[in-house]
Amino acid sequence: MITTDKTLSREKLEKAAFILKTVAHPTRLAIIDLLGSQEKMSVNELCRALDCEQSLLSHHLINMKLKGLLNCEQDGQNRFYSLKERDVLKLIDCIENCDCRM
Amino acid sequence: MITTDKTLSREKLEKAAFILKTVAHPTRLAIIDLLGSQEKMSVNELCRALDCEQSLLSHHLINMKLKGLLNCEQDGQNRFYSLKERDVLKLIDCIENCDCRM
DNA sequence: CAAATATATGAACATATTTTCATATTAACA
DNA sequence: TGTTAATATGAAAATATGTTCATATATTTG
Repeated sequence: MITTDKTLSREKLEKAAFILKTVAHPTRLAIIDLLGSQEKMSVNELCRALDCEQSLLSHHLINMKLKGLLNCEQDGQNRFYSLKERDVLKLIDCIENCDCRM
Repeated sequence: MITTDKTLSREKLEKAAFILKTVAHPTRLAIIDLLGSQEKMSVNELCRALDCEQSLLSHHLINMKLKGLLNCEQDGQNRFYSLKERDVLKLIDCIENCDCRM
């Protein structure tokens, strides 16, 4: 589809919203934040760090992986999740510096 | 609250998620995108540009205003909405350039 | 192999968000 | 003042998301 002006196509907007939606959750943001400074972490490590119930965390992780945000690599009984694109970290900076009120 | 490491506080994460959630919708993203290149637009103009039902758009706009994303200024029977913080535009760039799949 | 540990799965439930529709409000103008 | 145009409001309905819980699967280790 060809956009005739400088405005984004509906398709792009939908894709962007889709990704943003995946990121827009405190726990998921925390996961991204942690993996920004830790390279890779097992579910258990994340569990402790985030004080989040195992199954719930698992749901989040799988969801994020599905949406292309995370990578997962198995090592024995552990699974290590990592950021697939460190670019998402910029989103956090972006928000941090943008002072919309609450 | 003092964060002892380089990780974001739960509070900050919650605030960030809150803002991201507001942005994470195709129509709302489109509004931001439009207002990025147009300074201010009336509800009607937005309606046409987005091909969005008046009342639905109104709900979105008021929501975005409430969350501190938009400004609104009245002129006669029109209300002109504008970005309160052009910084949110960076979010869109951010996403545009981050190629998570899907 | 049995037990323990790590993680995933799926269904049920709870909650939140989005959309629609009918109607209210406000301003302009004949 | 009555009518029209622009926008807002609120409740109901539709849909999506998040959470919990019980259980499954897979891996390691004794």
